Amino acid sequence: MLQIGGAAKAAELPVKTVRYYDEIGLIKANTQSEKGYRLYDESAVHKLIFIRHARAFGFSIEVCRELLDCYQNPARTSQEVKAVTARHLAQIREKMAALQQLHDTLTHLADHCHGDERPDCPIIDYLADPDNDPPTGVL
Amino acid sequence: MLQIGGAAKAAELPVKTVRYYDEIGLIKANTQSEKGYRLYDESAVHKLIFIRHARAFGFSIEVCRELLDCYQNPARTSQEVKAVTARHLAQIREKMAALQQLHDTLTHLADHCHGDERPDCPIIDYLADPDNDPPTGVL
DNA sequence: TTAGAGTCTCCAGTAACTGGAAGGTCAAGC
DNA sequence: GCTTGACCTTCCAGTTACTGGAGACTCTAA
Repeated sequence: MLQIGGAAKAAELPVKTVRYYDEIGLIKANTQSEKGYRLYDESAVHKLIFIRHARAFGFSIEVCRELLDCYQNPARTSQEVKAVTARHLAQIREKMAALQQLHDTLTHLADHCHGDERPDCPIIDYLADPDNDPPTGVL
Repeated sequence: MLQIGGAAKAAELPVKTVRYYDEIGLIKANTQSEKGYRLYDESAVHKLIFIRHARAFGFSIEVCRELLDCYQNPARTSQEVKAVTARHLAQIREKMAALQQLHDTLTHLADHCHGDERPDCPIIDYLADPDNDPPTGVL
């Protein structure tokens, strides 16, 4: 059994994060030592790693809960996992498209900005013009 | 002079947001009516629109402050604006690259997932494998 | 006079942590 | 036996940019 520091190290996560995951019930410590220390066994460490990976892919904590369920439940179907992933992929694609829009518009504007001592600037002009309607959906 | 509702409507922003911008000192109301109502003139409305546009491009509030300075200061140089924009563009490109990585890896995994009743799933397997190191930098 | 719409301030919540304070625990070294 | 340092604990606050709601005031129109 590892204390939180050992588990965090093994999972390559900050101690604070591991404690946070325990707090929100995502990955509970197996037991408490008699002095109230959190203790983690190997399978808990594996779960921590699993979550670190899932988070790195941008899955939200709530979705991570679902994925963890799938991971732990031997009766899970690959269908569910694929569906979750597909939804996430769709969001990623949306975000990428929005960023691309932003990028293109902004690049276009920046290309036409002299970038010198003079004050006139197409970027500012664009932002100031009430008639413009910049690309949406960045968040 | 418009009350906050009128200004918000003219700038196409929620009233709450306009009040928030006043609170944080981004765009102060011109005056208060004797009853304590915020009052906005046309130039304040223009600033609100300016900020709405800048925010739509993903500029943070703090960067918006700088851009607003540039907008209001006739002695500004286009250099500064271009620099701010270039930094932002770099961040956008970074994020796009990270998302692309994510997308590709996840797509690859999803393609190899049967998505049927069986439990085995390369996505779960990937997430569970401690040796994997998923793409970084989503946030 | 009363209903409705608009405004005010203040407080809490969002997502997923992160930082810090104040304090308990443990092993090693003197 | 005592201290030092590295652990661990809980609790509270801050991050970003709002958003929602409560409770109270103001104004206009019927």
